Amino acid sequence: MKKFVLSRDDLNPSDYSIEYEELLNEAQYSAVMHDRGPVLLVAGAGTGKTRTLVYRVARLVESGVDPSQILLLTFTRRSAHEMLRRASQILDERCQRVEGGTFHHYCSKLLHLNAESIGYPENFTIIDASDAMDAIHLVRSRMDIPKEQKRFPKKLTLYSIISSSINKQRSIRQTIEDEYPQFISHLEKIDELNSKYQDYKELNYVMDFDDLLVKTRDLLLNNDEIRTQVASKNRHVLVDEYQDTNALQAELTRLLSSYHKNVMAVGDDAQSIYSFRGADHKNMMRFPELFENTKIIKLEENYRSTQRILDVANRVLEEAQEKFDKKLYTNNEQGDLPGLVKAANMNDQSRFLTQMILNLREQGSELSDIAVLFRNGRDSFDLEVMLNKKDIPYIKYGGQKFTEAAHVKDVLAHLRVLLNPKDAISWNRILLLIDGIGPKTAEDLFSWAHQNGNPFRPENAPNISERYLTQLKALGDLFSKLKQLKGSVPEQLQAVVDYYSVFCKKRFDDHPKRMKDLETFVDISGTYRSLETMVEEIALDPIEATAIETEASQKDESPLILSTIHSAKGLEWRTVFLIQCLDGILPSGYALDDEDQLDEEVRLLYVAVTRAKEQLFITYPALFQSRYGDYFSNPSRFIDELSDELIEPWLLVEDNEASQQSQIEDKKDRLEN
DNA sequence: TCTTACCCAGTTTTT
DNA sequence: CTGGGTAAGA
Repeated sequence: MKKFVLSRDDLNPSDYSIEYEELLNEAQYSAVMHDRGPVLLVAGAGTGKTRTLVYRVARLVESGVDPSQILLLTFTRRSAHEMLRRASQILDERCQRVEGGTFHHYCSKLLHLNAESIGYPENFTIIDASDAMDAIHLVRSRMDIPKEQKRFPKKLTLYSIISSSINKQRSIRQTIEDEYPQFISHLEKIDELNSKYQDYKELNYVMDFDDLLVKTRDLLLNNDEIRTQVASKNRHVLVDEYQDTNALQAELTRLLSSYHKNVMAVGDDAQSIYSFRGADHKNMMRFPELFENTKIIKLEENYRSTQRILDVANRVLEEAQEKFDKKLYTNNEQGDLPGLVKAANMNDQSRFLTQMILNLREQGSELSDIAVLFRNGRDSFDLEVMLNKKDIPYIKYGGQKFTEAAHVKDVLAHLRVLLNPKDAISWNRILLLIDGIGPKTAEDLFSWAHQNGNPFRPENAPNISERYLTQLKALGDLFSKLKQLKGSVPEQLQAVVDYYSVFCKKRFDDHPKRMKDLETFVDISGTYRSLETMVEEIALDPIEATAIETEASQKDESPLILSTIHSAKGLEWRTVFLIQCLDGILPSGYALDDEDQLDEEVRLLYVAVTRAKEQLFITYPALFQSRYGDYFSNPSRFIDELSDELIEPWLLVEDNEASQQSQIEDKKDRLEN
């Protein structure tokens, strides 16, 4: 028996209601009981990192720390909620009062509270990446960019350059030199555009995602009083998924914990998969440099997976050029050999999946114990069609979001100008819908609205052409109605949807589906406390596209999970299928000529594999079907060399009778449609 | 001068 | 399926 000397806390260990020592292993226990000062918790996949955080929250609350003085920063809002829910379960409801969310959420909250100090009004609007790109587009069109021989970067590229320079804390020049050398000749213009873009946002009281971090950093850095006030409130700061934080977030972590210096960063450098967002897994190893007297605790025993799954995971990690000094081990059972399934084509792959899933369900598995993972959002389209056909309920994480679809953004824009009349991006969007109004007229109308009184009566503007006068009146009427309906989000939303339906029909061929989406949106909008919270939460935490459909159909069975690997971070399922494991997809074709990026793709595969508890299947089609034609494809270079002892090859064979049957069904389906 | 219709190209991952 | 570019039409 090892002895562990506890430093005295507010509460004597023997007085705790939870038996931490029995419920945790030694390393977990020491993390949970850690008293003061910075800690770096290096936790491999499935080693109980979440469990440790949950118990630490409970332990802190139980020992008398005011829950509102604990800050739990996580990668998604979902995971913060889940952790606090679990902490509440093992202790009590007090844990729900812990301050939790993403860096962006927390920063947003601080900025709203201290808006005055940064020269913003309290009602500033948060714009998402696509709004930001619209703004950049607008700014660019106002500059005169000479039509040189060389192409000027597109708005997407410009946004990436600007965002990357911020998240990696480098100059625009450095960013272009490192990542976009082809645009170095445009450096001056890009610099100018960037500063105009920054001005534009301040002028219109909007902030993009990066501003939330930058402006909070600046607020805390430049304002001693506020920093002391904020940091002294954060008695304990816990940061999850630290391997995916960037330089800016590391600095924020330091500032936020600068008073009490009780900070615990938790992560696994082998699972760092967000470098495209400026994250640097080396951040983790730099933590002890940034925080003096850091205690390092390692969690090494895996409780999640069978040994055979871990064998594959360990082998995968060897593919990386940069070695990790870790090998996952477990005392769990050996388990079944993972399967490597080669399907003839994508359709067969989907058939295999649906049939396996139905089999598992028959054997008593919950659908929600099964996950299908993939590299890109679109890799599941074929499967989704088949799941729909077979009536298997699923929810998909990652890929296109519901609230990012054009029709939803259109509707939201009408509500956003209500909250922030200076939001030029939304005005632009609204006005461009109207027949006869293009970019120029929209801009003129907006600048009129800014200088003169009431932007909500756009028909009063001068020089209005007959072509769109009545339409502008209708818009004005909509705003009056919205103001009357103040306080009821669903009614306001319904009014916009009614107004918008005519535009929807004109703009989209698939308007019936889109209108149905919008009606569902109206239905669920009652869950938001106010228009302000709805608009803000949707920007920071967009609704998943399938969440709305699942809500609509109200299936009583908990759904199957489809997810991009990125969105599957931190989660686990009994059975995991990784589909489309092809060279050019995983690793992505974009990563092939860069060693660092290839390493990240290895880590991505590693994350996917380590999500599985009991069963793992990696599948790929031999024939890749694209719009330009079909061609034979190779399995991912990372799995191609795995030996049969590690992963068992599966062969799909047709049951002739059954295949005839399914052909008949296919025919029936076609006749019915 | 401004709008719109049409065509073509390219499509990672997310707060 | 969407963005961007072009050319014709108002």
